Amino acid sequence: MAAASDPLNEARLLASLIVRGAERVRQNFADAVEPFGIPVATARALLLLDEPVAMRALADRLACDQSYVTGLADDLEERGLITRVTGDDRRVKMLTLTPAGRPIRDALAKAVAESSPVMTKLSGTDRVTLAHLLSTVLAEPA
Amino acid sequence: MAAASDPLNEARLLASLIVRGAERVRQNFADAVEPFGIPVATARALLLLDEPVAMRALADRLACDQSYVTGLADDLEERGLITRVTGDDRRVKMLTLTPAGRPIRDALAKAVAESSPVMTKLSGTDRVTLAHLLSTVLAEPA
DNA sequence: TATTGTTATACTCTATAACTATA
DNA sequence: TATAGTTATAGAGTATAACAATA
Repeated sequence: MAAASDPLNEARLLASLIVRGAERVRQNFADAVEPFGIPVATARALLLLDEPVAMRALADRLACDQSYVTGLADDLEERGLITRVTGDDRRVKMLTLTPAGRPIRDALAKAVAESSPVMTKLSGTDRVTLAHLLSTVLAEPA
Repeated sequence: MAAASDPLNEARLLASLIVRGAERVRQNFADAVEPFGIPVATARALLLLDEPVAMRALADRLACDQSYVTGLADDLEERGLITRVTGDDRRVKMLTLTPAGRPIRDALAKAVAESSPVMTKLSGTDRVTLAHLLSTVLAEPA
């Protein structure tokens, strides 16, 4: 096929594969979360709360605005999965799993990981190679 | 590191790399398009018009609703890059590059491909390997 | 009746700005 | 003065629904 001989097509093909790969990862996440009855955005936050995290730090990790985290925390709290624990600095609220939230977070993490196409479709060595190649693509401009 | 020994972490790491790779691809696209002064969504449509394409078919290729294509076509037409050419089936409008649009589309395609991190960071053999691995991840459920 | 494209509207997601309370 | 979190609002991006023309 002409793809590899034509740099424009090769670049487009590979870019498309990466973007479609990400869409597949997102779809897998949504499918794995769905049985839990939790919105995807809320679930993404929940997974990051393996240990207590300040709301500001969570915003950084989610790459979103602080104000958006308020809504996510409200949702998690209403579901009884977390509580807001005031920190040593009394401005800070540490989002902390409740006894009810802990097993749900862990089960969710397991469900997402085990159904991941990356795990089901690739061998261990393939996964190492893929991680290496993607890291190279993501390497600083240099 | 513990990553490879812990399946949950390994899955998360790899999923994260794929998603970040896609973000990088999108950012590269945005950066390459920016000097052309064309919105990203419009540019994405423009690149698909190497040959005349019916609006409905373009919606399929962009994975968006038909109604959204109307706005993209309006933008491209106002910029003088395309015209709507009524097809044999007179309901159909083929979006067709104008003489002014052709060199711009081609220059855009070139700019996007040549600046792609996939091309600048990976060797030819690495690109083949990456394409193969991503295709495997994307393979039908099977 | 079904389909193409258009129009007007609604919805989802997320950010911005202004505010309160701590520091 | 600066920062954590909250609240209310606004905006970007896209879909939904109803419609006209054509098949």
